[in-house]
Amino acid sequence: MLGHRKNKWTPEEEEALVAGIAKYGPGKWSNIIEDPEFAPQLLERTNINLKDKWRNMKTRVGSMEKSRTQTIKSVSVSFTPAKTSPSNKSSPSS
Amino acid sequence: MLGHRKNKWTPEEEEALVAGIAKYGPGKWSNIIEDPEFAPQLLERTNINLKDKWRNMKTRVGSMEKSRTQTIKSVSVSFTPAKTSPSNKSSPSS
DNA sequence: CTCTAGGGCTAGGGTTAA
DNA sequence: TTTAACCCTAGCCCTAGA
Repeated sequence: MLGHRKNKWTPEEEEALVAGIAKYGPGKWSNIIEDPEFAPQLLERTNINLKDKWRNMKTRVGSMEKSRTQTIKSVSVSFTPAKTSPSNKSSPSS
Repeated sequence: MLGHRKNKWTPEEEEALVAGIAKYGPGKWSNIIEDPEFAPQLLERTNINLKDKWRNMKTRVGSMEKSRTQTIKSVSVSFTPAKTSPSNKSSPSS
């Protein structure tokens, strides 16, 4: 029955999310949760959860910065799309 | 900017799509967008877009109809493959 | 190669719970 | 009431198969 309340985000999860965004860029939620570097911290999260959390984090930073119990205050994601990325999915023309 | 991510369908586009399906039958997406009768209204759409939109419209009607701006409520496409007499069976049983 | 069918994904609005 | 967390769905992309 009520095995479904709310699952609050922990600082570890938030950090994993931010680190994932820094690596893949924002919007690559499935990429992040499947990365073995972040997956362990985000086992209980879906790509939708990541998207929603990021939306909340951005809203918070853009409004106020109480920096009281703030774990992460700077959410600036540099995200440098390295050209050395091995992810090449070009299909050879027939 | 990678362009606008979402391009909402207008009532004119939806009508053109439905009319196209009524004429060629569902699944003939390329046929529809190339028809001079519907092309003007579907200039910004691809055959894939038509397919996806039709999928959404079908799902919607089969579940609920609480749309505010309900432009098209009946998406039943009779589609009579006969090249002659357009047998329009508007009779809802009995 | 072209086209369609279907799965997968994200963005944004809406809803719920605290 | 406010709001973090969660849900729903329109629209797009990717790929396999015909």
